[in-house]
Amino acid sequence: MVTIMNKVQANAKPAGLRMTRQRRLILEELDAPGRHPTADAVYQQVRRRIPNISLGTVYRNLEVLSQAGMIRKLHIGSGQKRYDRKLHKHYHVHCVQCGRISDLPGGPFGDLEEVARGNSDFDIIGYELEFEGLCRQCKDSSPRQREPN
Amino acid sequence: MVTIMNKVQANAKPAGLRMTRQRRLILEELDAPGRHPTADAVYQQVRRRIPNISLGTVYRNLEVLSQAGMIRKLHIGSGQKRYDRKLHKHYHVHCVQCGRISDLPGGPFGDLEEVARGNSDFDIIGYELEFEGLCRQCKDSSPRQREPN
DNA sequence: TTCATAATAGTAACCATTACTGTCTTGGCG
DNA sequence: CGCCAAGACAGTAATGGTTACTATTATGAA
Repeated sequence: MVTIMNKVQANAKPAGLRMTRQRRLILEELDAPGRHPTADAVYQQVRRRIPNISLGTVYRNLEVLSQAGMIRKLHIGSGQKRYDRKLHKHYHVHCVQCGRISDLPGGPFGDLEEVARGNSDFDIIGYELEFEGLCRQCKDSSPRQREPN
Repeated sequence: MVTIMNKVQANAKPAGLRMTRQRRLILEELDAPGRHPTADAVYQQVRRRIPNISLGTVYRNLEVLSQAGMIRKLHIGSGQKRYDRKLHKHYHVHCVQCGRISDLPGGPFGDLEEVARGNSDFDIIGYELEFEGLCRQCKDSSPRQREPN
């Protein structure tokens, strides 16, 4: 596991990280904007180019990359973890019907941390905020079931 | 699974729910204020009074009770689910070091939903907000590892 | 008291994720 | 360019939390 990154530049990789074909394709998969795929979804996609890639490789890379700060790991709802190319600070809405996840412009809400700091003896270092609702499709058409992404 | 509750009064159970010894003790376990136990922690506690209670029974009851709105299911961090007797609207802080969870007075932040509503075509129905930080003990003493509760 | 059915104990199955192992690749260095 | 230490890989087994199944028991309305 990579713990220290002593050379992080724009588009650069932390020291000790090699750029393999697998890793590059996984990153590319996350580069498409507006996607928040699960590990398995990344696996299914990359598999079309490297048919014998291992699911473990996908998990390991997603972990390493998020440790290195190149992607973000999201804990949304109670299901699988999701991964996001972290470009700018933003939030997510989560459809309780079909599971779809969308980006939400706006924020950050810095004052939330202030309120928390005033009310607790914890050393507040941040917060996780996820909105829930019904997406367009589930709102006005018959709800479809469980599409991951 | 209970889907409809047509008779909910103060301290009353929804129609169709029977009050068994197991269910009562599980509820009592959650009644102690300031606790946010995992399913397994509830299991360990109740087991001292009903030694042969089944872990499945605990899970099923926690599910049924939260469906009935009598308790709240929390998804905090990436670990196990936690359960909370839902008395009033409040938030939680989560120690990233030891995993401890504390209540946080203050809120609700109703304006968050307004902002989200303005920025999305989702039908926003709520949000999940969890703060993260270091608890008192982990802040100034040597950190202890992973106490659930 | 009766009796339909909710709930239980015990156990097996499930699913996402992590760990392990022996082999292969990468990339810094000469 | 070729060497080679160590990072990464594929394949597979193991883990851990949670859910599903089944035959039996207990609840509570009539």
